[in-house]
Amino acid sequence: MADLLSVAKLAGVSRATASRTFATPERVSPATRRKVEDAATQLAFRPNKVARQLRARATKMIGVMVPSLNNPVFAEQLHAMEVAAREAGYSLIVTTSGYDPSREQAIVEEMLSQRVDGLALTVAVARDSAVLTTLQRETTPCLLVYNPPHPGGLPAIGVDNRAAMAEATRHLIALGHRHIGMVAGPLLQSDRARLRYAGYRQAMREHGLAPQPLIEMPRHTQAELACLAPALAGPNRLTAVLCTNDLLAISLIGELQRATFSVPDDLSVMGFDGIDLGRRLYPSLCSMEQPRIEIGRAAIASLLAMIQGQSPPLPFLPHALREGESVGAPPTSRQAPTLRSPQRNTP
Amino acid sequence: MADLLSVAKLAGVSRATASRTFATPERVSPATRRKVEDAATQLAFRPNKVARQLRARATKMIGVMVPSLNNPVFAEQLHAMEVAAREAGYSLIVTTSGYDPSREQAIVEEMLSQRVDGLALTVAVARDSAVLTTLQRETTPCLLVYNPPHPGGLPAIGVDNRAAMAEATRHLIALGHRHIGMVAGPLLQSDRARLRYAGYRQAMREHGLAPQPLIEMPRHTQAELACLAPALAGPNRLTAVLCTNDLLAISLIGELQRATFSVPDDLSVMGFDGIDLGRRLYPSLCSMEQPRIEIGRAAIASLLAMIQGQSPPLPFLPHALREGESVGAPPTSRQAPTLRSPQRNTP
DNA sequence: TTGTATGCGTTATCAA
DNA sequence: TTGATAACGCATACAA
Repeated sequence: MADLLSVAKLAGVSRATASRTFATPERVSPATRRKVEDAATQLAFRPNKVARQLRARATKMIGVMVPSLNNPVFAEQLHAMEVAAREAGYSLIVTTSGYDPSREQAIVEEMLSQRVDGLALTVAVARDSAVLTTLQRETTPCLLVYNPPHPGGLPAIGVDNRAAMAEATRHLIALGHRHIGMVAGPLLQSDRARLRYAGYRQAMREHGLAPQPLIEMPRHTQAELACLAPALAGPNRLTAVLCTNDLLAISLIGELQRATFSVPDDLSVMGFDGIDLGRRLYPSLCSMEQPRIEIGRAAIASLLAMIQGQSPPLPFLPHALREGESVGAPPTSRQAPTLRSPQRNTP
Repeated sequence: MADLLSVAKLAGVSRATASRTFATPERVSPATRRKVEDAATQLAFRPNKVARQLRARATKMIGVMVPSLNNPVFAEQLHAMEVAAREAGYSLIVTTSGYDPSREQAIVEEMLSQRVDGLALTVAVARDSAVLTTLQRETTPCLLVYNPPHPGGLPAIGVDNRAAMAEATRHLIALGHRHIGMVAGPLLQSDRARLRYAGYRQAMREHGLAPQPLIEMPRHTQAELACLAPALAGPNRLTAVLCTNDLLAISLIGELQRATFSVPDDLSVMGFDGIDLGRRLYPSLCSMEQPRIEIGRAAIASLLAMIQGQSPPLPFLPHALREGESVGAPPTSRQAPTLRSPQRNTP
């Protein structure tokens, strides 16, 4: 690919003049500007960003790391980030960590080596992540996305997970539910999930209700009815469950319906995240919505500010309760409906 | 951040030796190697990829452009691409085009300027995309993903959309359906959607059935029941519909159910793409699955081969019919069920 | 307004 | 085995 020097030669000017034609056109006489531009198009010249980055000691690139792109929460947030970054003239290097701390470490290392101007990371657990120590002796601005902030830790942007889940729980309580459970992926792998469970317990206790032990599913985004079945029987059976994320809630609803359970008549199911798809389903998914678009946008804006040397304020972004048909009043009869073993249509 | 020269100084060697310590350790004596390594850790040295990229005239970066990340088809494929690329030591620059041809053009231009080693693009319409002309006079390897191949055009990877939709149609016909419609987003914006419509018509005619005019929805991934309602009334009302993508199918099912329609008893609904979520729902979504993971992986592998100067074969990847509860035999009675206006739970 | 010269951090070539 | 040096392509300080 043609370089600046060949353009300059063809135009009959020096490299410096050719460079200025693109960087600061107003400092070049119209006549020579034309000559250079002509030469450039003739040679299909395309400035080499790598050289520019080396020279400028800045890449106009932001490194993004998310746990997965198979969860729409991250995909939708990333989409918003990409649009915002592009508007500001920045590109995104995108990586996935699979919630694996050692991969998190390697990825950050690599992005620093690439000299990204900033990092937007979503890690499994912010407090004891290995990347923290790496980053705290670096000058590259770094922002945690979705992770909760910690005193003395990295700046973080997202909702107040604890308060949000507490609010979700209160919503169910206000509808009359007393036996409310919480369903999560394995091990409360992420710090957000832990905070959400804490918020749930807090709201339960506030109302003199007994927080239930966590109902753990073997997978993060896929419900196993068998894990929930015990809690749906007996006199104290649950009338509502909160899920740590929407995909889990949606798949749980599917499993319940397949077992001839009715949602919300037999069991109310509430999600967390507020992914778009939830509104399209029937019953539509009641969920505590995280403003994913806003989070993505604000993350980029804040990161750009940090790159400029500022310390932007990073308040919690507002969560919002989204009503949905998957949640209703508790059933009046205390008799448990029959839970059949799921029947699948796929042979 | 420390550079090679400071490491060399601290270790008491030349820049060249320091460089070799990392590039070709076997060509450095163990003693000096140790010294350099110690100096490197002491200074927290991290090689500057930008400089390396400039020098090597190769970036080990691949530029990826997708229409959107809000559709799981692209997000899931991107996830697979990221994993595959990382394994091969490549990074991904990710951009979204929003199906906008002018943005497509600008994005490709920018990535070429960044000197990515290869491009993986999903464009709206491959044949008359402006990027084609740009790219065909470039040497940077480029691969179209999901777009159909064209003679003399860019290499492309994906399924045979026409054959796949024909097969989907035949599936419905085999179940006894005779009045089958097709639902799509606005304007058949993408070349894939057009091919799918062609496949549908072909299969219909093969069986002596009349292809129906396309039912266009105002949005790509969100169904409006009003657009479909006319086709659900009268003696020749549809008993099954094919949707150009899964999100459209899912939202259509939701709308139908909300209007007290039963799927599949009153209307069978089939999707296209086979996103993971479809299997979790009840009724589970019957869909023609594109092997998104495999497409992502193969795209990277093929692109790497192209970067090596090879011309890998690019056959269609196999699509697969995924059975699901959203499709069944046509209703026996020809009387149309009542279609109520949708009732939402959200005030 | 234009040109000259230098450096960004690395690696490869060539000598020693 | 090691060192000196040039070059990757660009942008800027300085001089003209």
